[in-house]
Parts: sequence; structure tokens; C-alpha cells
Amino acid sequence: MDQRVKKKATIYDLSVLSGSSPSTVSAVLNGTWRKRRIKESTAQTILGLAELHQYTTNLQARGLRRSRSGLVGLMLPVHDNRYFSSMAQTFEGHVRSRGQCPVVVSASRDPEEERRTAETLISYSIDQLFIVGATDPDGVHEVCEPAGLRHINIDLPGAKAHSVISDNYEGARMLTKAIIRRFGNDDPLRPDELFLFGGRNDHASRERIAAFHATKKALLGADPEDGVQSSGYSPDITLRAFEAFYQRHGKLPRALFINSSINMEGLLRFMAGRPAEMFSELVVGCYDYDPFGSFLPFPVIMVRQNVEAMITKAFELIDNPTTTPQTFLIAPELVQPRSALKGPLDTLKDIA
Amino acid sequence: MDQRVKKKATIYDLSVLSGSSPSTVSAVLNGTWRKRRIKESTAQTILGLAELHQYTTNLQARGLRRSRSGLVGLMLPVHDNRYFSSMAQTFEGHVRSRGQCPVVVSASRDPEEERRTAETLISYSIDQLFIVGATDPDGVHEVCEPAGLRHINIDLPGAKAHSVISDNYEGARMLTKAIIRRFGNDDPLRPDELFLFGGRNDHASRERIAAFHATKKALLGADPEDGVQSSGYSPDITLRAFEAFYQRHGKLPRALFINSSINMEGLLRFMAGRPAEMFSELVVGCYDYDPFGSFLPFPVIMVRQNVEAMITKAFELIDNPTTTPQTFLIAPELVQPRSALKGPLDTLKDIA
DNA sequence: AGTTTCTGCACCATCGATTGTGCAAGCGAA
DNA sequence: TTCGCTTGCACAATCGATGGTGCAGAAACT
Repeated sequence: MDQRVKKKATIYDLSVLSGSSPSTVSAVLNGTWRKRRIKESTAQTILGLAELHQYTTNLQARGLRRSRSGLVGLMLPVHDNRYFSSMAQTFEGHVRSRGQCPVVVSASRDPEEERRTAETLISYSIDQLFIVGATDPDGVHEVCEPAGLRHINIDLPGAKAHSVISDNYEGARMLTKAIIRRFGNDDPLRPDELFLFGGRNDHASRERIAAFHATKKALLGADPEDGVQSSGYSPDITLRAFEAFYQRHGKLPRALFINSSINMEGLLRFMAGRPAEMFSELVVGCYDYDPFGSFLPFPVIMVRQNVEAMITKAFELIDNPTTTPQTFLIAPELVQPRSALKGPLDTLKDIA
Repeated sequence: MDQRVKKKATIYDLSVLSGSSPSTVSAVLNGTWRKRRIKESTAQTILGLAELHQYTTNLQARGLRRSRSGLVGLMLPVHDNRYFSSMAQTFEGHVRSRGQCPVVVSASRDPEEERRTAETLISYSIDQLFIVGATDPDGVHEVCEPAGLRHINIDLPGAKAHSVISDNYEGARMLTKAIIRRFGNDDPLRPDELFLFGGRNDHASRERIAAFHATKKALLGADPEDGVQSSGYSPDITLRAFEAFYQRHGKLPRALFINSSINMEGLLRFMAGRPAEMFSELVVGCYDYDPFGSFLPFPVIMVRQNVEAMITKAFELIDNPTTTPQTFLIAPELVQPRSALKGPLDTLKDIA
């Protein structure tokens, strides 16, 4: 054999070398050999040869035959965000510990892309799909269902498959309350001094906005209609929302409820180039946790969604396929300003 | 057929339905039919049937036959970090625009895990592998090489395959200089007031530390030996390093060079629970960019590695396989405090 | 010795798509 | 009419692993 690109050893090669049949080799290598009553010594011989020739199973062939692949998919809206990246990190740990191979892809919150991505993954016979923050979870379901692919929604719920999501209402209630309480009694917050930025017409935003309204009303007695500035999940649109607000009022509100860390980046863009003092009195609540975000020069109260619990619950549900789709709420956690919480990375072994 | 889990249509099904042979169906569906002189009308019939029955290619079967998969792998140390997650985001865009399917996995900076992960990916016949920040790039190479898998190192170089990395020396030089210059002439920084935290024995750390030493020496005239506190890539170890330092000196240095955003999180942990005033005079340089990190309550000068350029260069190299392995340096960019830069997410279309 | 029961393994179809090759029918030219 | 070329497609081997089935030889039993 040429040293370059020597073909990988197959069970047929080992079959010839060992004098056993391919099926015997296969059984030995995939661990079913006791069930097939292969002699211990035969097995050892084959395992030895496999080691020697660096045999590794061609997983495409196995996948083709078994019509599953050992791959478990995670579909994210985007990678570049601490909420979703911690989701990926946590997911990886779980999948790895089950001896499967995690595959993480993103679909940009584009319903079409979401479906295409699911289809591609299905073509590789992935075993399960975790759908995170999909814009159109039910559209993805329509793709998974006929293929018999087990799937589950996380973060944003769908009607046709189980969903595990944050308790957005409760989280937003806590957050709104914490923002309001942050102001003392001598100079309490007025209803028209607290605005929500971000959010669009998805389940999470709706819940959060509802809780925001209700809590404002309950604690501040009133809630002016224009208290919400929708700006989707885009830093730039959020920036423009802040600029527009600033244009109109000549200042920012005293307090902000920001719908996600992505919108929070819009606030950063607004801050860039403006004097820091402009923000020294600001109080911000952000629905999402980012360790750096927690230490900004003004108090930032954050909500950390319990990613670990969500993923755990999702695995539980996907393993015991039940009947009618349900949505499960996972309680998030309020994070006081200047908190550096442990994350999924802390599970990895530290090396100095 | 049962409505549940109806098997997916195959070329054989379409072959029966259309009255053509499987090979003809295959050719039509994979686009090689003109080359095979299939009649236009035959093709149209088959395409119609494919549409009707929602045919999708079984990519495992194709992969088995062609011994490639259309998958392109990205192996990261970890997901949960803005540097690496922006890498993933950028990578996805590139791969998608080439009509292939990106898969992102992490290997926890564990050489053994890195090799195992590469092996798994190889078993799925991925077409190319981008190895980011590997602890043992050459170990991964040893796995890829015999399999004939094209691969390239990013962020941390290897000796046996092309590498695309940040110009760490130059970046660290700029950063060190910027930190020092940050102090006015009336109260200039002394050599024993600037410390480096983080880093371990990898190429990037060594370069940065060398530049740190050299620049300190050049600009401050001296460089005490104990100016570097190695603490790997772990927030917790970094936290302990800060605590130990604080224990010994009763205060932090006036200025810090922090080797990565992960170490920066160690600083956050140190800050948590301590009064903000303790850090009001601090000046920090961080080798990595995080938008939130840029707005901390003290000046944080950051270095943004040019992820887009690195990925672009990597694709260029992996497409034109040349001879002897080389390392290519990509210039990073100094980011002034309170900057909110655009990132890979800004490429996505905004939806409000 | 003859029959049953294990042992230990080989045989072979199969998963779905790809691709080199072969060949019949159609057509124009000689 | 016959030769030769083109058109349009079918055939069959192949990628590597899996798992149901069958069968020879040894052991156990009557």
C-alpha cells in the first residue's frame, strides 16, 4: 500500500486477515459477539487485528444499514450569543455522556432555513433533534414527523411536539419587580420611566411583555400604552429604537427592561461614543444572562434561564415518547448585578 | 402505507412509479442526467414524481458510495465563549454558501477527546475539518492524514498541516503598549504595576507573553520576573490567581494584561462581592473581544482577532492543497474601551 | 449406536445511491 | 440494404456493515 491515503481497513480486510467471516468480524467489533456465540479466542484475535490495523467503523455504512446514525442534532437560531452557546455546551455534555455524537447547527431564525436544515439532518439519519428557539417549530415538526424523527422544542414552544421552555412570564415578573424595587421610596420609579426594548411576536416575547405590563400595573399603578419598543432580535434594530427614543425624548428612560442579551447589544451600540455619565443613573433588567453584561457600569439585573434543567428535561421527554404534546416550564433565576455565575464550562476539567 | 412513519421514498420507489431504472432515477435526481443523455421528458416525469412523493436523497447511502458526505466539520475547544462562537457563526456562513452542511463540535481542549472527535467525524466521511484552538493539533493530524481528510489548524498552529492564526505577538504588543499609554505622564505606570494573568504553554500564550515582556521592557525600561501569572484557560483557576495575588499584595495591580476572555471571567468572579470602587482605577487589556466586556466600569482595551479573515484564509488554503505546512498570521485589531463592534450576526437579515 | 442439543460460525440479502459499461432502437449515409 | 453513429436508457457491481438463518461438528443423552 502507498503510504499516502492508504484506504481504511474494513471488516472485509480483517475477515481475510483473521480467517473469519465478515459477519463474525462485524459482530466482534460492534460488541454483539457474545449474543452470537463467538468464541472468546476468536474475538480476541479479531480485536487484536483491529487494533493493529487501526480499524474504525464506517459509520455511514452502519447508519445506512441500521437507518440511524448515532448523531444527535441541536438546531440553534445563532451561535454567537452566550445563551445559545451555553445551550450548545450543555447539550454536548449530555450527548457525549450517552456515547453519541452531538452536531450543532444554526438556522438563523429563518423558517425556510429551519426546515431545510432539519431535512438535511434527516438525510443523515440523525437519531434525535433538539430544536432551540425556532421561529416556526411546527414547520420543522412537519418535516420531522414523516421521517419518524424524534424531536423536541426548546426555548420557543410548538403545538405539535413537546416543548421545554423558560417560565417567561414568571421570569419577566421577577425582573420587572426587581427593576422597580431597585428604586428607593424617596425617588420611586414612575410608570412612564420604565420601558421595554426588544421582543417580537413570538411566545417568549409575548409572555414577557404581558408580565411586564401586569407587573408595572400592579406595582406602579399604571402602564402607559407606549411602554414597549419592539425591535426583534437584532442589535441594529434595537440601536435604532434607542436612537429614535432619544430623539423623541431627549434622554433615555430611567429604567429599561431589555428582552434579550441580543437587544442588550443594541444598547451597547447606543452607548458607544456617548459619554458614560449619560448612563450612570440607568437601571437595566435584561432577560438573559451574560457574565460580562452583569458588570456594566450601571446596575444590570439579569434573568438566567436554567439551561441545564431545560436540556435535562428535554432528554427525559425525548426518551419517553408520550402522546399529546405538552409544554413544560422551567423556572429561571434572577441574577443580581455584578454576579459571575458558574456555567457549563466549569464542568470541564481545568488545566493550568 | 400507515400514515405514521411511512418510509421515505427511495430511487427504487420512483423507479417503479416512473417505469425507469433506478440508475436513471438516480442520475435525474443528482443532476448528472444530461451527461447520461437522459431525455428531457423522462427527467421531468421523474422530477415530478420526486416532488410529489417528497423524495429526499439518503445522504448516508450517497456518502457510503462516494465516500464523502457533504459535511464540513469545525472542532472547537468550547462553544460558550464569544470568540469561539463567532468562529462558529462565521464558519457556518461560509459552509452554507458553498452548499455544504456545517457541523460544529467541541473537544474541551482535551487531546484525547480531540483525537476521538476527529475519528468520529472521519467515520462519517466528512469532507474537511477545521481544527480550532486544539491542544494537540498534530495529534489530530495523525488521525486525519491516514484517512485522507483535508484539515487545517486555526488559532493554534500545528507543524503538520497549514495553520491560520492571529498575529499574537503583534496583537499583544499593541495591547501592552495601549495599556501603558493609557496612563498619563504625570503618574506613569511602573513596571511592577502591570501583570499578565492567564495563558499556559501553548503557542498563542507564549507569543503573547513574549510580546508582553518585550514591550514592557521597551516602554517601561524594566520587567520584573514575576509579571506573569499563568492560569490556563479556566475562570476558576484565574480567580484563584487573583485571590492569591490579592492575598500577597493587599491589592490588585494598577494594570492587567488578561490573556483571553475566559480568564477575564476569572476577574469577574474576583470582582463579584467586592466593592466596585476597588476596581475604579484599574486598567485592563484583554486579548479577545467581547462586546459586554468592552463596557465594564473601568477601561478595557481589547484585541479582536479577525475571525472572518482567518476563516476566509483557511478555506483558501484547504481548497488549494499545497506542499509544506505553513503558518499564516492574521493581524488582529485593537479595540478601544466602550466599543460595540459589528459581528457575524449582523450579516443575518434583521427581523423586527 | 442413534438422537437431540449446543457451539461456533459462515452465508447472504439488505440498506439506498452511484457509476462504468453494454446494448437496442432510430437515423442518416453509402 | 447495410454500415456506422447517436440517442436513451438498463444492468449490475459496489460502498461497508448488519442480522436472520442455516448448518456442520462436538457434546450430551437414551
